[in-house]
This record gives sequence, structure tokens and C-alpha cells, in this order.
Amino acid sequence: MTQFTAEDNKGMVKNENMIKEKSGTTSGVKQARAKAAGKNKNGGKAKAQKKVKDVKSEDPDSEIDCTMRLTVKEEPDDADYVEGKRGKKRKRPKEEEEEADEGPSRSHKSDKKLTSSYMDWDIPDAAVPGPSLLKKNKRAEEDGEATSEKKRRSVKSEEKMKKPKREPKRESKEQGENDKVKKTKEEREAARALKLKLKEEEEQQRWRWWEEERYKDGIKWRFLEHKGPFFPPEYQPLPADVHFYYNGKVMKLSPITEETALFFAQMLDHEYTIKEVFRSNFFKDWRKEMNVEERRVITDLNKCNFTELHTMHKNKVEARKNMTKEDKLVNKDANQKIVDEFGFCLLDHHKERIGNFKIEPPGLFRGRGEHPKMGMLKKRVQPEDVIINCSKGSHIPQPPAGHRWKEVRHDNTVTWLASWTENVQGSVKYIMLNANSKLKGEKDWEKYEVARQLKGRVDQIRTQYQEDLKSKQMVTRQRAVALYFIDKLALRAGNEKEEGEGADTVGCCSLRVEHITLHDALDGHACVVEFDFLGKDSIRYYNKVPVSKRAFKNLKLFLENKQPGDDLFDRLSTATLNKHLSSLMPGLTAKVFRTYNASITLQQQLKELSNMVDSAAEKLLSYNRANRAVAILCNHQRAPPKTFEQSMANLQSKIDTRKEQMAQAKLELKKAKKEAKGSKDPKLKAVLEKKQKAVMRVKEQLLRMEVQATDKEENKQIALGTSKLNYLDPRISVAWCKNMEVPLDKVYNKSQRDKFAWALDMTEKDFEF
DNA sequence: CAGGCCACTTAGAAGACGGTCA
DNA sequence: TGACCGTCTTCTAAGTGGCCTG
Repeated sequence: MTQFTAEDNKGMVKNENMIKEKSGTTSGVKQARAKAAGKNKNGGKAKAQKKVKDVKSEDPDSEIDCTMRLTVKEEPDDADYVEGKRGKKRKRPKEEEEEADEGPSRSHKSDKKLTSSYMDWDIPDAAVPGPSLLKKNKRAEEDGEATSEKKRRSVKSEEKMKKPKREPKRESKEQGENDKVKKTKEEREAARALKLKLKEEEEQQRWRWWEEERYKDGIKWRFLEHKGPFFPPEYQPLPADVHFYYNGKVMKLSPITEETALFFAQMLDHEYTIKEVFRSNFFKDWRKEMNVEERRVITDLNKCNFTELHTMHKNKVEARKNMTKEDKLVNKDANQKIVDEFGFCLLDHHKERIGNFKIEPPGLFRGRGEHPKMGMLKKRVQPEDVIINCSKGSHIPQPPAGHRWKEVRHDNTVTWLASWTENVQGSVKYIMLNANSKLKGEKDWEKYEVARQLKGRVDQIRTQYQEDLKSKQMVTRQRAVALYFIDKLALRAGNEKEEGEGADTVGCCSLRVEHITLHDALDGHACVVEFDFLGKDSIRYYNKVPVSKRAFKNLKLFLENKQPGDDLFDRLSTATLNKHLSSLMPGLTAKVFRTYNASITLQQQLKELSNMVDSAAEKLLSYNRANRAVAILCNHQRAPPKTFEQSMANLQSKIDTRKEQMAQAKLELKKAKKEAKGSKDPKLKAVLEKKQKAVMRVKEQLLRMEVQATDKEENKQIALGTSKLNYLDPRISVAWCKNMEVPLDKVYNKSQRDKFAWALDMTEKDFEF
């Protein structure tokens, strides 16, 4: 009952009224609304959202694969304690203890040795993963007689671990250099073969964690070792010829004041810096960094002249862009070294990539939307702020020279390797593993399994909340309507937010009276609810939805005697809603509906839109359209690319050229036909064939381009990535690719394939979500 | 049971990369 | 050969939801 069809969605996109705009374009409306409302508890805040230029770290991380050394040592006393939540120690339960100790003691140090230039991984026995892998590995070591394919692979990968691993990226880079010198056919062939081989090797090295037993009792790992986070470089004071001016006069600033000034100067091109909130937040925080003298002198931001700092920054950016190839290579290598050293950890016997191993550099805070804290100084994080989490028996990461960590703990009920508290919002930041890791993958898989469970129960749940719309209890009716919205419209739960802490955004449970308008009749529909609010990231949600009479009546009731700033669901919170949901099905929360509806929509749309007889391009268009239907449902928007109009025009002109070519080719074909007719000259026949082929080729090209143009146009303001990465069960896509005979890499790029390795491996043609 | 803390997922923008075409 | 442009990767903000505490 609640699914959007492709027609619905296309309609939504096409119908101007229904287009969900970026908040920035609607600030006027929202302001007017808030003003008219008079009593908005957030006081008529402007809601414009501007795009932000970031002062970001320049280090490009690339995908790497470095070698490592495994040295299996004597059994250490790794985990006598599991440090519980909030860092409080708790004695590990008996059974865990037993499990941890279950690993067989191994002593063949030498044959486990891998080499690494940057990391010497020592894996004590406690590092040995769960029982199932243990058994598998042990068997592989002992008898090597594994028979099944899976066992074979397991043994093979064990063998592979012993060899130093090559670095695919480097390899191909070198290859690339050679190619430039002289690229013969054989060389290219060799390169391709090498690539294939590497791919195969990589596949064999992959940790097939999905074939292993899971840990119980919230245990996330048995062994964790890493090098700690990577800290951004220290501040380099300005060169002598770059000056800051106050009130027209040169002023030499102390290092920290200067650094903070530079943060501001770097952003001068940005609209942010003319916003009053941003400026005043910045100035307030900047003054806190100043020494007494500076604070005495610098009292007005408007008298500050950052021009030279700004210019210096721009020059630097330009210079970086114009670096020579050699310099770029040197840079790249340096970055690669950092990734090699800090970018990986060892988790239960396996090398895993870390997602964000770099400490966030200092800068000015940029919230999204009308964030009250924009412009505040995000301070430099010191090692003394950082908590390290790793195994007791591991090499504890060394803090930078002259520093110490805030704390080193050994909590294997969490997945983070390091954390610190950020000063602007006071929230904790974590260093965690990459999406392709076991820890993330297992959770992801679990998420989709819960959503699939919902599939079996959703009819019953829907029936119930329809019933609940009639309940005598206000709480129940509110819960039912909220659930109806969450299910039908894929709204987020809408946790309560602290006022003034962030931009004024809402989700379902936190909707306010001002966010909906009821229409008894609109556009030929009865009982239409018009939604207009800012959701996560201050993205506007605008939609007009016909709802059931009963829901409509309830909404009217909820609005009675309320003012615009009041909560629509005043008796409801996400906690009570989720409590109710988990009583209906274990693991069920509001968010599961989003996952479920997204995935089921994809599956239905794919069924509906794709045909086996279509061309590859058409199949892909269908896939993208199905993906798009989901993105629209979930309101995943993006700013239209800056180059959109231009590239669209380019594509159109290409299409026009092809059309001309097509006409020409057809003409020539006609001529060739004429000439070949009645003649037995094989030459003429060959010409005819050639012309026929030419027409076919141009026709195909034209079709491909036209399809591409359609896809592009439809995708102008819609972001497909978020749903693909977070909401769509990858097994649906894998099965579709298999059924449609579409290569998987048309749908998932390399890192997506890595992330979804579990799904790629286990999905058969007949998979049903 | 509210409120805060904590851990983890979800999100769009910006920046880096790399293939293509004139 | 280098500009252009689309794609991929990185970055980090902003959500969700569980658990603990008082």
C-alpha cells in the first residue's frame, strides 16, 4: 500500500510543485512562514543553506595494499578484562574467558612471517579469531586436505598470507610509466593479465568473515593492534612578506592567533564569511586565542585585513595544482607512506583498512544550514585529548614525541580504535574501520536481514497501525499516524534535539504544527497533507501526499488548539515509538522501515522496469531509474552540479552530430544498396556490408547517448549514492546483474564491490529480498 | 521516565583522480 | 599535451538508537 511507483516518483520530480528543493531556495518562504506563525519556538530563524568550501587536508588517500608481518607468539594474557562501556572495567564473564582461551597455542613463528616496510605486526595467540576460523585454519595447516571449494580457498589464502603481497596500485603505476615509453600490444596484454592476476590474488586474500561464526555478547574483536591516529602537520608561521593588517597597520600576530586568522582568511571567497553569525562566532573564538596585547588592539573584525593571507592561500592552491608530475609523484609517495603506516590495523588475524585514521585538522566549524555555531574555532586535537583502544597484548601505539595519550583502554565491546571529544559541539569523534571491514560489513548484513524480517511482518504491522488510528488513546493515535508517515513516506524518526545546538531540523516525531498544511481537497485529491520542513543536513522535504481519511481526521485533531511552534505529536517520542516497534518485532526501529521500503522499492522497480531484451545501456538506465525511485522516496538530494548545464549542452551537441552522421551513413548505405543491386561484384557487396555496419554502429552510439542524456537529466538534483550505499540490500543488485547479464562493475565501483563483498559472494540468481 | 552519554550509521560537499578529446 | 569533466574518495557533520543514571 505504501510503495511509490516509478510513475509516482517521476511525477514527483516533474511536477514543479512537488520538487523538493534545497533549503536555500526556500528560505524566504520559510522565513515568511515563521514570521506569520508569530510564535515559533525557534524564533523565525532564516533557513537558507549555503554550500561551503572546505579547508581540508590535502592528503589524498589512495587504495593501497601493503605487506605485513605476522609473527605468532606465545600465548599472552591478552584479555583478562573486557573494559566495559564508559571505560569502566568489568570482569569478563566466564564463558567469554573460555572462548578467548580456546585458541590452540601455536609456535611455528617463522612460517607465519610476512614482511612489511612500515609495520611489524605481532599477533599473539589471543589474536586468534573465533572458533570457526580457528578450526578452519588449523585444519588447513595440519592436513591441507581441504576438499570443498571454500576450504580450498581458505587454505590458499593462508598460503598467500605467507608471501609478501604486492601493491597493485604501485604496480600499475609503474606499468603506466612504461606504457608511455612504448606501448606495444604485448605489453598491454601483459598489463591486462597482471591486473587480472592481482584481482584474483586479492580475491583469494579476502577475509571471508561471513563464513565464520559470530562473536556473542557484544564482543567485537579478540585482538586489535594499530599505530594510532595520524596527526595533521603543525602550523607553519606566515612567511615574512605576508602581513596581517589591523586598521590599516601591519600587525605581527602570535602563532595561534595567526593560525586562526588564516583559517578565516582561507574562507574569504566563501559566502560564509559575510554571515553575521559566522563572523561573530569566529571573532569571539579568535579573541579567546589572542594574547592580552592582541586582544586589547583587535576589537573589531571589520578593521581586520586578511587580504595578503588570503592571496597567499590562493597562490598555494594554485601552485599545488600546477605542480610538476615529479613533484606530484613525490607527494603521492609521501602520502602513500602515511597510509601504509597508519591506514591499517590488525584485527583478529586480519589486516583491515581504517576508514578515517587522520585526526581532523583544526579549522572553523561549518555546520550545515543555519547552524548557530558556524564560524566557531575547531581546535587542534592533541594526543593528550585522544583515547586509544586496542588489545592489551598488542603493540600500544606510540604518541608523537613529547606527548602522551589521554588514556589507553582495552574495550573489545566497541569497534573504535581511537576517540577524542571535539570542542565545538562536545561530541565524541571516533577512528573506525573502513566500510569493507568485517566489523562494518557484518553489521550491514545484519541490518538488511532485520529489514527482510520486517517484510514478513509488515502487513500485520500496517493493519495494526491502521486500527490504532481509531484508538481511544491519544498516544496510540499519534503513534499510529507517525508510523504511517514513517512507513509511507520513509521519514526519519526525528529524535528530539537541543534547541540552539544545531540548525532547526526535524524528523517525523519532531514535526511541528508549522511543518504541515492540511487540504481537504487539492489537485483532485481528497485529504492531502502538505509537508514542508528541513530534515537532516537542512535538506528541505516538500511533498503533498493524499492520506487516508482516518489519518487526516487524526491530524486535524492533533492540530487543535496548537500554535505553529508546537509539536504535532506532543505525546510521542522516538523512544516510545521504538519501544512499541521492538515489541512488535525484535530489532525493529523506525529506521528499519526506511531500509525495508528502500530495498523493496528497488526490487519492485527493477522487476517492473527492466527487460532482458533491452540493450546494456537501457538495462542500466532501468537500474538507475529504480535506484532513483528510492532516492526520491528517501529524499536524497544534491545541489545540481555546477557544470550541469554546460555538460548537458555538450552532450546534446554530440547527439546532434551523431544524428547528422546517422543521416549521412544512411544515405551512403542507400547508395551502396543501389550499386550492389544486380551486381555480382564482391567488392560492392563488401562495401554494402561495411555501410550496413556503419549505420548500426552509429545507431547504437546514438541510442547510448540519448539514454545517457535522459539519465543525466533525471538525475540532476538527485543523489543516488546514499541509497545505494546505505539502504539498498546489495544482494538485490547482485541478483539483478546476474539475471540481466549485466557486469557487476556497471552497478558497483571498486570500493562498493569491496564493501559488499559478502553479498557478491553469497548471492544467487534467485535471491529475493 | 527524562536526560545525558556513547557508539555507530547516514549524509552531502569538496577535493583528488584519471580518462577522453581536441 | 593539457584542459575538461565525470567519477571516486575523503571528510566530517548530523542523524539514530541503546544504555545508564538519578
